[in-house]
Amino acid sequence: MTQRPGIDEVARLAGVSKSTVSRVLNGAPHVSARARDAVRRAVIQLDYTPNQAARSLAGHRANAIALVVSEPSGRVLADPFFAGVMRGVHAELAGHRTQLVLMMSQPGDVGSYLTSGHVDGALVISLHGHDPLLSLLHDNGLPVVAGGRPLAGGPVPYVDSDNFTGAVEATQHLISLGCKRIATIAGPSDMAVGLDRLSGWRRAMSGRRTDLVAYGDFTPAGGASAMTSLLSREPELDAVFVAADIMALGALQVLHATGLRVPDDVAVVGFDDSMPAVPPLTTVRQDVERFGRMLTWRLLAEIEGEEGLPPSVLLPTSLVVRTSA
Amino acid sequence: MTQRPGIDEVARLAGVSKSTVSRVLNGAPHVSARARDAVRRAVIQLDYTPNQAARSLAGHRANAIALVVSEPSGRVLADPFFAGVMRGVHAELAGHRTQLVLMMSQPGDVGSYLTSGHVDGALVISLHGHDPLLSLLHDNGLPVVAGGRPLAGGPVPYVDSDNFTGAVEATQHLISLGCKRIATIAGPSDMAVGLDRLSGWRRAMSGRRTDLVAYGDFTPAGGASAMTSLLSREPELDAVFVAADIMALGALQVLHATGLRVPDDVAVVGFDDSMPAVPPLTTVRQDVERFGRMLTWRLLAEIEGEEGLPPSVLLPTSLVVRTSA
DNA sequence: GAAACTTCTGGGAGCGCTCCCAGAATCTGT
DNA sequence: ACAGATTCTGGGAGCGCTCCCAGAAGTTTC
Repeated sequence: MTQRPGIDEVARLAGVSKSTVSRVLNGAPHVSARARDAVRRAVIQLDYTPNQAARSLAGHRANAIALVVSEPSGRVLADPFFAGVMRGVHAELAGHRTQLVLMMSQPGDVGSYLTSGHVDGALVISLHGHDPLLSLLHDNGLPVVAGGRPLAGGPVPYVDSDNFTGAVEATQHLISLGCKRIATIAGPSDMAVGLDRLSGWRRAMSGRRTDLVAYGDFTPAGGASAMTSLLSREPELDAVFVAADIMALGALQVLHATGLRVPDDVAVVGFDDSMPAVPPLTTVRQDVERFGRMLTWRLLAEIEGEEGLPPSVLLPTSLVVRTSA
Repeated sequence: MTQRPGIDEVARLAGVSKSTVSRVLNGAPHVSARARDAVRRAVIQLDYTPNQAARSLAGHRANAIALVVSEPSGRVLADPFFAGVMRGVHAELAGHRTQLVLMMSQPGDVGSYLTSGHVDGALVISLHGHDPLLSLLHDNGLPVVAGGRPLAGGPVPYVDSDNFTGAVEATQHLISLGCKRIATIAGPSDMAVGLDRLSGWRRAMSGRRTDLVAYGDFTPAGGASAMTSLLSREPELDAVFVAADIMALGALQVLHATGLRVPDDVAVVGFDDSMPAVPPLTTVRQDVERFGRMLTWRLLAEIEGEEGLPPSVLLPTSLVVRTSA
């Protein structure tokens, strides 16, 4: 690699001091228009790119945030939800000269890395149960925002979809269709997203039979085995609310293999609007890209030390009616 | 954040010099067992984590590699293929104290960032057409490995699946089933992965009718419209080789909506083994996690300056027969 | 036992920036 | 016109490491 120009070369070419170049680069005030232009020209002429390492070292700022996927299995990576969030994060980061560092956390291993100044803040998603990671980070003063409500509660701000309301609407749709025996395939019970969608179903089902619950793990295979279990318990079920499209795919496979038609024999409603299926799923849409953007915006604001930020944000969902119910 | 200990504190506690601590930290030779143990103890006692920025600055090494997704749309992120690759990358990186920085490239904007020392190497995936990014990076001396054969050729090493052979096998399977009118939904013609799978289909179809080709863009919607187009051109087709499961999903929806049964009326073979579908897809499996690991291993080896590395690697594929064909 | 190695160790000069400080230039108000 | 406020500018001390160099300690050889 050819010798890269440093800030002093830019300064020399522009006829100003290093300090002034630094000010221009960082958009600091108190720079004359003349100096600013000269610096900008010099930067372009030399194709100068500031050295991030030096910047971080001198500026006590990492210019990077971490996206922590708090799940050893890496399951989330395969989830379209995650992909959408990531797209949103990226979109929001554009223009912020902040790098995105991706980390998958094996419990207990990323904490010290994160709290030792390598990143300016962290986005933590897919939190299970009472993972102490959030409080660890928060107690160490690292700005953190959780993607999805942390089950443990605590002072960390979070962004989440309105899972409860979405689930209520989905279930009401099944009821309004005249379905009598409505089951649900719920998400993991150690995640708020799983519990909230289940609560929504329960709420909408009040006064009805609510024992037809099976749990999945947000994978197609999990959805399939939950469906199998439900069918064995109640062969006559005529509807199922599946707490994630990705599980619905597995459920649809089982229904199809069993010879049950969707929606004629069994109506199916999913959640996420993330997967094309046969037949096309009636599902609860959430805008995952917006989710990611909101998450990032919130974290950056926190890092900047802005005041009066909302502690948490709940994003709306909407029912999309297609063929499956 | 409480004041973090520096290397000199470790040195003081261990009763040695900064230099020795540095040697221990970097596994350099010429350190007595006694000194090494003392340093290790001190590190643990102080919960010391080296400052990456200072390391990079002084060591002329970034300790990070970039994963560049060369696609403005962000489409790849939604592809399970990408998720698998990322998991592999991560697995291979474990223990290498190297960070993964994720970048989505708008043509022309990441080159200068990458070549200015912020990362030690780059993994570039989802390259379209004759994107000059690869040669730009390579010419600047940055170690690069491409995920998927670059269409433009060139000296950059790549890792790819054996798309051609996989497509041949998939098509031969359809032929052996007795299908007479075999169509294909191909991937984008500006990507090697699209062309190679199409070539495989053509090869296996030699001596038969090869005009039933429609192109998709590796999205379900693309697969759906390609399927629609094929059906309008040849309503009597009895098989289709779809160059990606994610497109097959769209195709299945169209077939289902048209009232055609799979596999009875139309047999379908996919590629990737990445998606559960109704009916379960017969498809060509590629081990994407291995793909990611190989990619990363190759890049790290390149960065270390190892000799005698294979210029490129082709990973095997295998046909998985399920219900759809 | 001295010479000739080899292994180990500490000192200290940067790496390329940011940011504090003090001084120069320019702008107010009366 | 002149003091006082305000905007601009340059100098230089670090940030926390790595790595080079020279010297101390330990080993081998004849």
